[in-house]
Amino acid sequence: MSKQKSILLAEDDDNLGQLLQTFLKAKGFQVELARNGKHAYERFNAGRFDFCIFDVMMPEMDGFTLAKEVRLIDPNIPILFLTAKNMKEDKLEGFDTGADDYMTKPFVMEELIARIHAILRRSGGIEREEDDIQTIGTITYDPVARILHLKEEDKKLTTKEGQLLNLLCKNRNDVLDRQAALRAIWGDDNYFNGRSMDVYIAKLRKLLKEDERIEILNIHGKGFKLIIHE
Amino acid sequence: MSKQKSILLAEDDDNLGQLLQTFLKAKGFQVELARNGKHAYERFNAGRFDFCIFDVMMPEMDGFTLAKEVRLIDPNIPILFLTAKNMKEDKLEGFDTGADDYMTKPFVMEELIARIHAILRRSGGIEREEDDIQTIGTITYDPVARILHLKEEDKKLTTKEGQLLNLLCKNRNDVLDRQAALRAIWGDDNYFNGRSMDVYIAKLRKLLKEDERIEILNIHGKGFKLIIHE
DNA sequence: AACCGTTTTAACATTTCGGTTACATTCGTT
DNA sequence: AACGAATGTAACCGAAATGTTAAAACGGTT
Repeated sequence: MSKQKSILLAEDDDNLGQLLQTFLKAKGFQVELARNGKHAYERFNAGRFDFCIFDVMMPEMDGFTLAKEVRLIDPNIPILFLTAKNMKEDKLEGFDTGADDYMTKPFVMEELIARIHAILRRSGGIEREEDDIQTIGTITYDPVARILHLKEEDKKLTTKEGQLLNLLCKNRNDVLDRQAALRAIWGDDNYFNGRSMDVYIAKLRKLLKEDERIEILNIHGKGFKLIIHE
Repeated sequence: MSKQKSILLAEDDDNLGQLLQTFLKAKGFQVELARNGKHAYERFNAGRFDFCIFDVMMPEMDGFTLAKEVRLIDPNIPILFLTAKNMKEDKLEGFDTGADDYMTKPFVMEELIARIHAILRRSGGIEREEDDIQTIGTITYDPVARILHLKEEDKKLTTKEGQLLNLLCKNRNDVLDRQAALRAIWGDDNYFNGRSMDVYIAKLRKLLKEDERIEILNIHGKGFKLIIHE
């Protein structure tokens, strides 16, 4: 049987939020509810989610902006928008920031479930065959236990090392945006945290240089990119 | 003949609870009944159980949360959920938190018994060959009598020493969560109890260092892990 | 009260982690 | 080439977690 999926739900309307949460839980999902975009962003960085449902109109940070931020962290996570407005233009902007689907309120719960399952089937089928364990060349990384399985020994990573490697893996072969990574891990992208991250990049490079083909390269002014040479 | 099995039953409906308890007792089980999740958790930590039956909907602490907590203490104990809702999706969440089975109310008592026996046969067959006596390298530990059988002498452990060693054994090769262990043994995971636990870890290390291959290692910020090197 | 085993508290050593500093190198721009 | 900004990296530092031993407090018994 497949593993239970975890959903991040961002909805500022408390009534609808609670209702959705209860309903989704009853349908077998694990659900975390955030009251606004900022809170949702924090939860996203703290947790581990398979799916996002964002209301478009929210205080602090609207759904689209939130989606843009989230996609900088994990470019592949499925996102579904809830919008009260039924203008067609909404659809455009939503899909442009990488929406996988959207629904206009009010909607039928059953339809929501159907769409979630459809998207999960789609994205689950091609991309993330297995959710967790990352294969980096000959090295293997377990982000849950935060253990790096090297040739000889298993190296236990510290929290920060693990978080950073995790982001790099999610953005494998793609640039991990510097500011986004800092906001995700350190909560603030000031200069000093940046230097700190550089130090951790150095640490990871040292750990990963066991396999020659692995490289964390720097994109000047943009961020870092994890690549595995074939 | 095999030993009498002990069941922890968590059910907030007093009628059903009493009924189940009587019935299970008549079927040869030893049954402890808890009226809510919190109470059940306390009973679980105080006693010694072979099997858990948790109602899903309970005040104070729901069945799933309870199961999650319990599994932090004993990752292998069989759990069966009782749920009033008969949605198929419930099954998913239950199984993910480690349910071995579930039943939707109302149900036939005989079927419950059948399932319990099936699970006990299953889990008893592979995992815990014999329920009680733990083998730690060349050392043997009897958690009921709280006696550690060393090379030369038999050492009677104190309550706390025994409880802690017990948790470590149950989570052998796996991290025993620090907070969970504190809640289970001390009832409260404050700083001072934590220090107290560290003292007991030191004591156990001293006792167990008779066998070189035994190691209680610390996972910084997480907890402790008992491993036996091959 | 004196005793005894258990548990907690205190005290001090050690380890781990994350952040900072300092200095070298590289990059982009001119 | 020359300059400042961004990055690479080793070394250092302070705080928090843990390791360990000894003393104090506790609880039950005689």
